[in-house]
Amino acid sequence: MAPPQSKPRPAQPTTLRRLAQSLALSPTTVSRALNGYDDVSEGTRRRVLEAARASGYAPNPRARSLATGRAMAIGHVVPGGSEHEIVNPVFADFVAGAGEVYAAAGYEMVLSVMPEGAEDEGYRALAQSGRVDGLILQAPRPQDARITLLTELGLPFVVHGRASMARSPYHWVDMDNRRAFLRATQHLLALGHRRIALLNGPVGLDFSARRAAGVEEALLRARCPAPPSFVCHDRMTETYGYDATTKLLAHGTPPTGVLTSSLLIAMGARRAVEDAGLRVGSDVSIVTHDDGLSYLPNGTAEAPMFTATRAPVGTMGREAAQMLLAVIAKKHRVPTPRLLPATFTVGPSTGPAP
Amino acid sequence: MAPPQSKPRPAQPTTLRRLAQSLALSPTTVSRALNGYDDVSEGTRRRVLEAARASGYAPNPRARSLATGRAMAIGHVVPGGSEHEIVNPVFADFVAGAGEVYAAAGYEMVLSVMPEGAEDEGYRALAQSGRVDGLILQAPRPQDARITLLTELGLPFVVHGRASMARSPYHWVDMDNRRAFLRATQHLLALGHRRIALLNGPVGLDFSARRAAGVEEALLRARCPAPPSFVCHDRMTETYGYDATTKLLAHGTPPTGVLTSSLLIAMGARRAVEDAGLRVGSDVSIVTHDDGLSYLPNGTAEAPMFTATRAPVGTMGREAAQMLLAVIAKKHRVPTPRLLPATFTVGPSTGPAP
DNA sequence: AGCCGCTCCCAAACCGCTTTGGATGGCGTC
DNA sequence: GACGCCATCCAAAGCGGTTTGGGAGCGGCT
Repeated sequence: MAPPQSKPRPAQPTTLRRLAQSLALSPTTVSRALNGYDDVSEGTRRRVLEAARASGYAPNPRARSLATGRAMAIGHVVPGGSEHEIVNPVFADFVAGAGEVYAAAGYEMVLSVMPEGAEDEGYRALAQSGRVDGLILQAPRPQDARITLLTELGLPFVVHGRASMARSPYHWVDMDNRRAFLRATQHLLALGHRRIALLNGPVGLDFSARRAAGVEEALLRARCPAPPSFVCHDRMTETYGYDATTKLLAHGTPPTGVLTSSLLIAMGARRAVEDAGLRVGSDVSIVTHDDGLSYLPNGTAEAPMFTATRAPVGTMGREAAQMLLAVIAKKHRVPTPRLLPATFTVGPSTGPAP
Repeated sequence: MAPPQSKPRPAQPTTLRRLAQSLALSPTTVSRALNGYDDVSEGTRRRVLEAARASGYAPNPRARSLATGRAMAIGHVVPGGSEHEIVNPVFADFVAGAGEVYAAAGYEMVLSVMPEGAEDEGYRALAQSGRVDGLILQAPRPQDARITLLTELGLPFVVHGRASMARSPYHWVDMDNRRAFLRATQHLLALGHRRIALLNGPVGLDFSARRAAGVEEALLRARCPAPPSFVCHDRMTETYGYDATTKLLAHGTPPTGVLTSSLLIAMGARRAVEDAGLRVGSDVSIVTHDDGLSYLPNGTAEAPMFTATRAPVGTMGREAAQMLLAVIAKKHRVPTPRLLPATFTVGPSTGPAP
């Protein structure tokens, strides 16, 4: 027969003081034992650890961080309002990667939905409140006021992407967007394509600009600049890919090569091509960028759907998180940029120009 | 000319005590003034509010919640390990919806990546630490141990979805998966389809089971049960849709109607159909479920891509968050379920059976 | 014996806020 | 003039940890 429950679920959660009392020790000693200080005897430490485990003691992070001054939390700021960046699949994968790193380091991740308009105040309050030890910024605009603001506030932060026009140096992690799209364009050029369109991401974002620059540079080098109507900007949805491609194909001299900024756009483009009675890979070639989203794979490693440049955004999240933790730990004296290359995979979606 | 900055950025953040000192008031009075108690004169309150605004004072949420006992934070638990649920686009949209509600109510949202295997301990520690006031659970399995655990721990929670086999009542928000898929199937049946396949989500999840049940019921009523090979389960990717459909079409008597559990699967299915030289909407009809993801719209409202059942998951997030806040505020004495219907839209992807 | 240095432990202050239980002074009332 | 009652304000005690600055006890050395 089981003995009667000697310890039913504690009505009051175990606190450090209670734990100390039950061990006939002072809170000081228990705290130091748990935190691995070396001025507590091995025997005592064992007793403390054992009792802590048995009672399911978990230190109150709030009290702890009030005492230490460190929040042990990283903030990811989500622009609120109509354009919820969080629903962007890229955002989700990035956050997942970063979250892994935080969890391993004992940090927690708080998502702050920043009300649109009150951004300046919002960031100020966030810094002043001490809610987080650092911030990750995403989707920066070429000149992003947040960078100046945060530098001024002295709150550690790392930017995913770059703000080309920033006046002061800062920490960032980015993919080499320009080079990736330069290379993708050169691939099409090498296949003989001369009319090449770009279905880019939203206008005004830094990465969009860099990708466009890469394409432009390749086309310029090959002396075949694209007409303005061959460059489109929009939120990266399948529908956008479909509509834009349909429109492009209706052009008098339609493009034979299409570059897209995301897999979803590429899927829309493919649908448009096929709906027009053409074949992808022969009539029209498609090269896309692949963010390596786990729920949206580009086929399989052996059999990709699209020819693609690829830089897993989960990796970016991990890199950014690691950098931020290092910055917080004051391991960096000087802003450290990190530019990650994209890989290039040839798939069935590209072929010689017709 | 601008006057010289009278107040440079404070090296020390403004605290309640400092603010009180600068006003020659006690911290008590300042606190009560800021929190709207009525035992402070209107004049004083105005002075306090003014000074707070001017100094950019933001109360330290950690200290506050240590004092009040309320964390003012809601936890969303992300199963860690290999299967990062957070990268699931459905998860992201749900969280975005919930986040709106939290932000409006002054709550923050913390994402806890729960290490796989140590779930029991993890939830216990989360509850004991007082890090959050409540939890949202997603993607429950038919008998989910977490529900029993959390009920026992006394931590308020709301489940997105249901756990059919749960022994005790609990709060949940769910879409009527069974009815939605019943209706979708009836649509195909009414069009004369008799060989109907289901590309479902992962096996073992509650919503997958409910959807399968809906389809099965419709088919049974129509006296044309599907062969076992017509029901597939997997993570909901485009590739899965493609592969599964390709396999189905190679069947001796292939299905003429395909139901899919997500838009991505449907897109894969469409690609497979077209690659097989068939037309969607005439040779093969596709009905999908549409989670209303903002970055993956089902065409437009006027021109949907697919015939679809639809229940925006962002709305679910909002509903769940509201319910949780109500539970925390002890507004509910009895567990309140909330079953949301799905809408049904006919698009070009379905037509009479060939 | 006296002193030093170690090891192990602890009392008390503090982090920044809330909340309880008065204290103070002005005013009306009898 | 004494009393009671408001309207305002505040001192101090937490909340649950960490950290500083010792202090007790003990063995070894001179």
